[in-house]
Amino acid sequence: MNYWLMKSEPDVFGIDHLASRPKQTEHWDGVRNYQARNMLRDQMQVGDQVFFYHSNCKVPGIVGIAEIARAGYPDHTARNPDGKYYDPKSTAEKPIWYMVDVRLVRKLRRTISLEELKQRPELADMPLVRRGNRLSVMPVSLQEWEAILALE
DNA sequence: GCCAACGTTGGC
DNA sequence: GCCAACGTTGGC
Repeated sequence: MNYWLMKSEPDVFGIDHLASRPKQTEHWDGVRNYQARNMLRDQMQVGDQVFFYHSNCKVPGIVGIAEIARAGYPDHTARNPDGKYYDPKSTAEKPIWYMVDVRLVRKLRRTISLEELKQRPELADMPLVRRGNRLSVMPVSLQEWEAILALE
C-alpha cells in the first residue's frame, strides 16, 4: 500500500464536491504534468491512501482522506476539443495523460494547514513544504502519513 | 493581485 | 541540445 497527497483547488473541486458525488467517488482528471502522470499511471494502486489537499485558497492544507478506487487509465478529457484539458497529441491508441478514481474515506475533523505542516521538522523532506514545489500529486512516506495524522 | 519558481516550447 | 520566452502554479 502506498500513500499520496493530491492537491485540488476547493473552488474547482474540493473535498465537499467529492463528498457529494455518487459513492463519494470521482475521477481525478486534468493532470498535465509528466512527473505526476507517471505516478497516476504506474504507481497508484486500488486501496492506496490519499491526503486531499486544498490549494490556492485562504487556508491551504490537508482537509480529508481519500483512497484510490481505480488505478490509472487514460484521461479522456485530453480528447475533448471543447474542454480545457484538450491535448491534440493524445490519442485513443496512444494516450498521453492518465487519471485515477478517488473515493472519499473521511473528512478530517479540522484542516491541517500548510503553515502547521511547515513547522514540523519530521515533515521537512516533503516536497509540499519545499519552496517552489508545484507537483499536484506526490508520494507520502508511511512515517509522514502517521506524523500528519497525529496532528489531527 | 503580485510574483517567485518551475515546466514547456520553439528558434537557432 | 541550449536557453530565452512564455505560461502556469500556488503561497502570500
